[in-house]
Amino acid sequence: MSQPLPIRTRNAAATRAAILEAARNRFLRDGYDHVGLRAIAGDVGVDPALIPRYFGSKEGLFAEVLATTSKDPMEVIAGPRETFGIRVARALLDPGRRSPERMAFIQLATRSSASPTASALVRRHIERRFLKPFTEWLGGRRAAEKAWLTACLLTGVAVMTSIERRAAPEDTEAAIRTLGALLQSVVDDA
Amino acid sequence: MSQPLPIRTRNAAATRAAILEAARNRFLRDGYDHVGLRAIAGDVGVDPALIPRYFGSKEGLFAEVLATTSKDPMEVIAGPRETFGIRVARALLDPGRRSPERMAFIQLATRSSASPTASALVRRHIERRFLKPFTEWLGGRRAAEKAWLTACLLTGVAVMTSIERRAAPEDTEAAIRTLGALLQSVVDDA
DNA sequence: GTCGCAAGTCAACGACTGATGACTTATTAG
DNA sequence: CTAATAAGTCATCAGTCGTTGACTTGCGAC
Repeated sequence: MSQPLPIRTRNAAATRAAILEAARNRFLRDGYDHVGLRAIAGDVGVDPALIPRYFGSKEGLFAEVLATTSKDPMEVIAGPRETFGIRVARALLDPGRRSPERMAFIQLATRSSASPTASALVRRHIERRFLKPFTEWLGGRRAAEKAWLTACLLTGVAVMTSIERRAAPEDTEAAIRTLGALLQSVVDDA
Repeated sequence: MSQPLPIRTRNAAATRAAILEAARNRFLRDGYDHVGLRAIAGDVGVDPALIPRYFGSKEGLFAEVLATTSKDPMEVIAGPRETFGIRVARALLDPGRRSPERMAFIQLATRSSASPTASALVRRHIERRFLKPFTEWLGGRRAAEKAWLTACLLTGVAVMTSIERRAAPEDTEAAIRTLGALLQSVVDDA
């Protein structure tokens, strides 16, 4: 799951950061409910009891993961409005360009939305870090509606790609273009 | 959760059906992981041990729920192709018309997609009962791609409406029209 | 060098889950 | 009326989970 677990010199800040990172990877892949504190601690090579200590609770850990995974959605969105669709579609589907960071909060959100404790955090997060800034970026009337529809598309793609084995139906590049066109049509008109 | 729990005369087929129905409601609302056999049994007024007996396991119960919730997606889809978008959008978002049965498998799928054991069943189900017949109904080339995009939209809407409190951003009727137009554009062209 | 405090470990608790096998009860056939 | 069989109950197991408090270990200041 990680490097040969180098000998850790005692350093609270560093281990805290390592736990946060390991938790992010686990939560991204398996969702809130199916990640145990023991698994995260195992990845870091540390005792599970440290996690409630450092983050208050599992929920607190998830909240911090969510917060630190969240600064980027607008980095992908912001840019020339004419290429919005293709940019976002590529960030979502392109296996080469799909880095763990960008648009990752979408995966995080969809994978954990079923959990009652996590979904409250996820809802607040989507509202504040995606719907609101994206609505402002869009501007004009019906901007909120467009933002909501876009969120539906993004989460839907995230769910489908996580349910199915493959990322896109057959030809990834074609799927990117089609999804991009659809996203663009949402933003452009109605 | 149910009627005043009428005195049950011993009848294996009837209790089996009652368990299946109660399980469907629970799974729809809370997803696979967050439904306990004890809760389902409690709804029916029956001992939890009956469930592994009648359905083999919790997974077996979920599989049967999935199978018996699945006959209907094409009932909504099938119809004049020109009104496809608005029909499906209304089935998804209209609080009045949204009966528990139609399009319910989408809710079931999205709510349980995070669970490793459930997601395998969900994947098979979506493929066989939605993507395949819908692709055939669409016809023409790129039909599979259109079907996939439609599935993304539907699951996305399901996730967003389950994450957020309200069903649609503000004006439900307007959201139905917008979503309907978007769905229609997917089906019509590219 | 040693003392103090922070960093990390350990064992364990209480709650919950799905599942099992032995038990009891009701229904129905003879 | 009674016996046989199906229907349902009960206590309980083994496992996992997040969390806790007491313990030990190591680093840095004096």
